[in-house]
Amino acid sequence: MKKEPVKPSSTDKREPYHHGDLRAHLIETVRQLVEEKGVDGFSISQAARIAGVSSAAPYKHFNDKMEIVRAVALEGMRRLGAAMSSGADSASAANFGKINAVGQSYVNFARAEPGVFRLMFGLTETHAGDPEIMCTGQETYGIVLREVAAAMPDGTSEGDVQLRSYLLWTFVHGHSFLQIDGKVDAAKMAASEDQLIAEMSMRVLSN
Amino acid sequence: MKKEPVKPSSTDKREPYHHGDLRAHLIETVRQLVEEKGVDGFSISQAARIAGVSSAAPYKHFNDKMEIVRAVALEGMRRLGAAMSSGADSASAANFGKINAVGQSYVNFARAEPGVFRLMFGLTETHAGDPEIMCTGQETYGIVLREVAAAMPDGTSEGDVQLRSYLLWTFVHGHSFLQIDGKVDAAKMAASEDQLIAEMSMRVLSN
DNA sequence: CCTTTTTAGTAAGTGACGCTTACTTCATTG
DNA sequence: CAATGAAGTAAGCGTCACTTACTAAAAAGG
Repeated sequence: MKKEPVKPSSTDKREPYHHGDLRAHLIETVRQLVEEKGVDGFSISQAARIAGVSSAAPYKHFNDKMEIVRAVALEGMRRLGAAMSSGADSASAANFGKINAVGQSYVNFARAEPGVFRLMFGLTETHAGDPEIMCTGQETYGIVLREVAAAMPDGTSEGDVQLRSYLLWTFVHGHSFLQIDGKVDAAKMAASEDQLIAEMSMRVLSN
Repeated sequence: MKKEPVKPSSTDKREPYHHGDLRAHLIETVRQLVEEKGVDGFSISQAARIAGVSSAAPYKHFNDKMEIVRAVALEGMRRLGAAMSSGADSASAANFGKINAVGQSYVNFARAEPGVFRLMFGLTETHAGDPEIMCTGQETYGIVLREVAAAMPDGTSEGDVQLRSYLLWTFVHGHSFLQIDGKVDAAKMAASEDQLIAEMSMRVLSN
C-alpha cells in the first residue's frame, strides 16, 4: 500500500500534501507524550489534537495505536544504536574503555528517555514479531559483540565472546531498569556508576 | 453464580456480606487477566464480569484501576520473596549454591509470571510511592544481601556485600527481562542458564 | 488544460472503558 | 428491632480506539 510520493520536481524534500508530514509529526508528538505520561497514559486522540488534526487523521498513516508505538520504539532503537556507536568511537581502547563507554551510553539513554526505553524493551507483545525492530535490535547488539571481540585477545572463540557480551548486556540492562524504575537509591550505593560499570566489565572480561 | 454461605456464627473472620470476599476474588481475577492479556490489555469491567458483579462493584473495594494493579503487584512481590527464600533454604551452601538458587528462583518467577513480574518492576509511576510495595521489595532484596554476606568470608565490609549483591541483582534482573521480552534466543546461547548463573556468581563473588 | 485517480484530510458514529451518582439490600450492632 | 453502614446495582458521563462515508486537493495523463 505504501507508495512514495515520488518527488515531482527538482530539489524538494518530498514534503507531503496538506499538512506538512503528519506521519513524522505524529511520531515525534507521541514520543514526547510517552515520555511525559507513560506508555498507557497517552492517547491517539490527544496526539492528533496537539498536531492540530482530527482524531481520525492518524489512521490514514497508521493502522492502529500499536503501530505508532512501534514506530516510536524503532526510532528509539536507532538512536540508542547511534549513541552506543559514537560512545565507543570516542573512547580509548585501554582498560576496556570502549566497552565501558558503550555500557554507559546504554544506561544514559535509559535515564534520558525512560519512556521510550521501556517501550523498546518492555511491551514485547505489541511488537513481538516486528522484523524491523528485531533487526535493528540485533544490529545494536552487534556493537557490543564487536567491541567485546576487539577487547579480547586474538583467538577467543565465538561462543566465549557471545557469553561475555551477554553477561555485560544483562548487567547494563538490569541496571538501567532498576535505575529508571526507582528500585535503587543512588545515594545509598557504595560505588559510583562508572565504578560499577568498570568493576563489571573487568570481572566479565578477565581470565 | 455461587454465593458463599459465609458462616455467620461464632469465630468468623469477618467474611464479608454479600459476595464472599470480592476484594480477594478480584485480585486473583486481575492477576490471571494481567498474565494472559498484559497490563494494559485487561479492564476492570471485564474482571467484574468474570467475578459476576456489576462494573461499579470493584470501586467499593478499590479507589481506581491503579489500586487493584498495585495490590496484584504487592501480592506478587510477596510470592517472589517466598520463592527466593525457599530456594535458598533447599540448596547447599557449597559453590555459592544458595546464591545460585536465589537467582534461579528470581528468573523462574519472571518466566512463570511475566505479566506480574513486569507489573512489579515496570510501571513504577503507578506505584512509585507505595510504601507497602517498596518495603516488601526491600525485604526481598534483603534475602540477597543476607545470602551474599553468608557466602563471603568473615570480615567482608558492608559496602563490599552491597556492591556484589547489586551486581548479581542487575544480572538476574536484566536476564529475566531479556528472557520474557524475547530479546534472547535460548537456542542460540552458548551456555545453559545454570551455567550462566554459576559463571556470573563466581565472577562477582570471587577475589 | 482539464479530467481522473489517489492521497490526506474531516465529521459523525459505535462500542467499550474508567469512574461517579443515586439508589437498594442486608448483616451487624446498640 | 430499628438504625447504621458496608456492599451491591443501574444508569449515565466523558473519553478513547477505531470505522464509515464523504470531501479537498495534489498527481497523473491523455
